[in-house]
Amino acid sequence: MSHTLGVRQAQKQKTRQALLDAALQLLEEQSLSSLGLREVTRVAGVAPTAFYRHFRDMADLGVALVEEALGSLHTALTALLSATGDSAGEDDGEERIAATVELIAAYVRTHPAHVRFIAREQHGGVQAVRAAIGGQLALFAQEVSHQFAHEPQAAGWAEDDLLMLAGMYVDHMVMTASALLEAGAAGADPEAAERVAATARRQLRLVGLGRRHWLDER
Amino acid sequence: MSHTLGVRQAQKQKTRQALLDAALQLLEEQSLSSLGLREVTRVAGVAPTAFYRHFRDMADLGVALVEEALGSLHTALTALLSATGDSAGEDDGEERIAATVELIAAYVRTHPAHVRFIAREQHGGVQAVRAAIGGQLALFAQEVSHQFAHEPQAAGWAEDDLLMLAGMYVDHMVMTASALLEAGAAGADPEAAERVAATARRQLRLVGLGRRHWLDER
DNA sequence: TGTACATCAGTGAACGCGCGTTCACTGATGTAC
DNA sequence: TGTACATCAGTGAACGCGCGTTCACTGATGTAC
Repeated sequence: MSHTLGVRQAQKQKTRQALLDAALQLLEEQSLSSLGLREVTRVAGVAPTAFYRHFRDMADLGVALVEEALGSLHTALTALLSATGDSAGEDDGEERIAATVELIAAYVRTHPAHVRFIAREQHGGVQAVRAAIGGQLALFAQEVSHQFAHEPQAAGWAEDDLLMLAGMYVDHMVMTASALLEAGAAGADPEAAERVAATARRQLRLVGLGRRHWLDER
Repeated sequence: MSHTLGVRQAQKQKTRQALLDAALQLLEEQSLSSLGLREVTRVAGVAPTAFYRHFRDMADLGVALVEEALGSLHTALTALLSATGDSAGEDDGEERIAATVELIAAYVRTHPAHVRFIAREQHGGVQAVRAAIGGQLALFAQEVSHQFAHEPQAAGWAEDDLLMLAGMYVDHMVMTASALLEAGAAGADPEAAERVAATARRQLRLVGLGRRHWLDER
């Protein structure tokens, strides 16, 4: 039989996850820097003091949330890269762009709280969390630029320029996700999300054009 | 003699400004949703209850801060538009791009707290403030697109596409400002700001290329 | 100009409340033999 | 397998503290005559 976690460890993990889930839920309507320890434990259904068995303080929990959120985003990103990298036919074509935006939209639909958390705390009031998010997004940009390096249209590009381009795509992805979230909120009209998606596609088209002509005058 | 404010009104304005300044100062290290009323009045040097003579609550003060911050940003934006719009010679040229980035950098140097506030609260935990920022940035994008409409290279462009392009420039401006702020922080190395500026210039170059070829296949 | 009254920005005491953190504890789970 | 002891995740009482908000107030400024 394969090794399984002891009962005690499994229970601890479960409580830890309950705390993370409670925090993520509460963060839909406030920022991490105003989130209270008792608030979180109340929603998680444990005593306030149980918090300290898992996290030093709220910033510590915030960093754990970054890992959880950007772990799932990393999965989505890998899917996106392999999907667009493998596609036959022209690159930067309409289909590829449409697939990319649809993948982002699907991610926002399945992980709305994670998207909101990242968008909100990327420039939020807790330094450790900002640093964690910034570091992860920089890693994402590196992965994307490495993917680009293997594509024929990257011939002649400086490494720096590829990283800049990758950074634009990552930034654009986060901004689009955040805009889609807002467009899907309670008050918004039903077509708002589609308008955001249409704009995102046109922006990708524009960047793709710039990419194609980057080396023209060099 | 021209009409001046009464002594009483002038004093009131001064206290109000002291509250706004105190809040902006405290917001360098936290988010609006965790900012306390007593904290602000303490730094402003007035009794806690004086707060209510000026603002209903913190969200109300936040909206006032948006107006103050984006008022100054609007001034900078207008300067940028007239500077780039008037320039003879090629558009989207290196000089124009360099001037744009330098203008943003200068704004960040002179208004760091305002930039931080806008970047932080754009996706922050206070709905009314988010809405105020989003509305103002949308207005900025409209102004930029109207400016574009008067330039020869906009011939043949759909109004929608011009607005999309303007939105990209505005978003890029906010992101660059925020990145410059981080690069200028205490811990960063001295060349970080210049690296951010260099990346911003290359990004503008890329978007400019896309812009030039937008109508190629249409 | 001088006087009598109205306005209202800012005060200071008081309130009830939820906060983060400490501490000694309990009892289920894990381990050694 | 059974027993005796160790570990440690979660508990519940207690603490001191700063919070937002209320209220009646004060005294300088504004206004009417």
